[in-house]
Amino acid sequence: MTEKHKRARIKDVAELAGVSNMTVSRVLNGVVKVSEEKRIAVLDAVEKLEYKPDSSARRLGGHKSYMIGLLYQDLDVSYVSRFLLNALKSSRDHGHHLIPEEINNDIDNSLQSVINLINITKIDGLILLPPISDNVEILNTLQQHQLPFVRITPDRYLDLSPYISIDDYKVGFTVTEHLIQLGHKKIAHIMGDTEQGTSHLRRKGYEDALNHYHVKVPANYVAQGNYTFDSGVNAAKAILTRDDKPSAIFASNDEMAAAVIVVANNLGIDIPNQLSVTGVDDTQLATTLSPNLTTIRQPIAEMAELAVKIIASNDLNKDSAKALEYRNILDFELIKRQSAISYKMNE
Amino acid sequence: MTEKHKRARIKDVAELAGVSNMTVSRVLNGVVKVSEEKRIAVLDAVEKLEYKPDSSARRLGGHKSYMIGLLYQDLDVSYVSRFLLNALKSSRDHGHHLIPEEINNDIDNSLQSVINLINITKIDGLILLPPISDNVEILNTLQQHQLPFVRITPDRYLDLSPYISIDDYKVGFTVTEHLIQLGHKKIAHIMGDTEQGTSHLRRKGYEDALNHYHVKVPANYVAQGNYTFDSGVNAAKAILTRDDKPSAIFASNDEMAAAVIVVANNLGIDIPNQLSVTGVDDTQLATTLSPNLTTIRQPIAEMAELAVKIIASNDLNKDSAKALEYRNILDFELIKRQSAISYKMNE
DNA sequence: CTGAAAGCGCTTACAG
DNA sequence: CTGAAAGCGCTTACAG
Repeated sequence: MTEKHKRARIKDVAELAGVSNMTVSRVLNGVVKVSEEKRIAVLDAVEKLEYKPDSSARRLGGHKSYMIGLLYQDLDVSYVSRFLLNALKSSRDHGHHLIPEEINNDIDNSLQSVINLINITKIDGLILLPPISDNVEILNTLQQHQLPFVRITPDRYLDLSPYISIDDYKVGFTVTEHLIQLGHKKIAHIMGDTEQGTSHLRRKGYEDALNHYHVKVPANYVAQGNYTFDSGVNAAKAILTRDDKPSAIFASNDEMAAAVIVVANNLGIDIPNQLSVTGVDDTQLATTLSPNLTTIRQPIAEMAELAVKIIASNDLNKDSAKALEYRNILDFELIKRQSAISYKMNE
Repeated sequence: MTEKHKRARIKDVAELAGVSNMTVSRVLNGVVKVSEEKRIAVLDAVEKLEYKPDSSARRLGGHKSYMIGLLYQDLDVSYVSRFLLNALKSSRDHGHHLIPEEINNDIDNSLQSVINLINITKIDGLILLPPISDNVEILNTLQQHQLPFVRITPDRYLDLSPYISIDDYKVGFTVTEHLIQLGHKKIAHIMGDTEQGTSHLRRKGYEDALNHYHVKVPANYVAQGNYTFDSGVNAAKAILTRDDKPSAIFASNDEMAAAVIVVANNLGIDIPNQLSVTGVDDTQLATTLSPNLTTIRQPIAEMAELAVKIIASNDLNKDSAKALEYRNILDFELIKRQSAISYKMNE
């Protein structure tokens, strides 16, 4: 077939399958029952013709909007912009449009824009990025409006809605295990914000890995941070000015790991030769500073794709009981770079 | 009016204005002449009813796609994600959809996706972010397909298309002038990639500001960088190990300014008390590291909005001669933070 | 379970 | 310069 084919229409599919347009529409939307025989004929025709429904026509003809809202807080977090981009792509693949909306400290105003999204734009559903995933005001509003939503790495209220997450306990365990396997014994931890469950899970993973491998660390080897660079500076100073300095530090995110690098530099501690450091998130910082950070990468593309798919599938509307089936714990990846290396005997 | 109004339709506007749907459509699309009298009646009705054409219906009925492509290279540059978000918002306001597409080193593949955007998605036009703005292969392809496009801060071929830019010469001048006004005399410069015109313009601005204020700096007070953090480290080392150390360094972007901070820390040079540093771009780094960077902020929101408006207006198709009227040089802003302060006599 | 008709809200193409 | 009709590609609502 060298001639250029125009995009197939529902009519072309119907003719090829020997059914009416309506039957094609019903098969594709999957709400009403269609005889198995015709179903298969339609699906075959769809595949043969590479048919994709025109989303403008769908929107115009029906009651669904084919729009998905995305609530985020801070775009400058690289996690957010990457999620956004992947969600944009997935939305396009599913014939939907994505509408990003920033939620900021002006909660009344933010709430209003969410309500507008629901009432005026008539979005079909929402995706919530952390820390919005745990924002009580937002969650209440969505429940009142009975709008389907998917939360990304929520900390709390896990029964409230479908969510997509990684296993933060395992993150802590994996990173710590990696350091142990590199030969480190004196492994300190900089913990994240105590308000977030994630912080505690990572810390627990850290502690359990130490126990599992029978590694004993000095008392008070965990410093408190809150995920900001500045908090990392203070935590790093506290740990690195101790007499029993660690040979490795597992920071609960990249910002705080970056702070460790800067503080160590100032103290004349060579990274990675005298001190290994690891972060979590694989942000831009991880590859900007030197040495590049060993860190954890979340499967952002996969998370975005799944979130869009859940909303686009419309299953949440068809059968609200299904909502709770959508609890997804995805795998993460340990990215080994230059900031963490084998322990060297210095004495 | 407490009752809820449904969104106005073209029919409502037509009735209120006492004309046919077609006349409304023509006024709004502005391609065909309509009598002044009716034009005004229509515009009044549009305003009164807050009418906004339904973009799905437009897409379905007509030949335009109301889609705009956005070509970018590296999403992790905060400039890019912010531009993306603002462009997304503006597109929505103009009833268009934005389709971001990454252009990477696999140029054949990237070119193919641009061609698909043109042939399959049938986008109405494109926005090019730097450094794609100067990518010869992309530019050639777009010209061959005769697709309208707007470039953001291009370096070269300024007659090729509409573009939106800031005055990089003035950036260099402004930053340098600021340092001079703070009392600095020994002001060094870390220049960006020599391949980019921007780097030379900023350097020229730096030199002219020095001349203008009769400030004489030591010879070879410009170090070469290429806009990466690592290049900044080398440049900073070269400058800060000289006998005639500067009291201020104007780095051509934030990454290199951040490198100056790190190097200075290592050398025991206190910033800002012993050394002032400035960057350009106002990236996330500018507010992550301490002290926060004095830097230049580009009017990204305004740029994005304008770019979308130019494509959405369709003027470029109506009258290609108009293309060259769209050369926009927008104002930037000097963001004063803690990394650059008044010169203190130390002796 | 299946289909023919009508309609969504615009624009195009045709007339005048 | 202006309008009535037809059509874009779907879905809804009605029938059977």
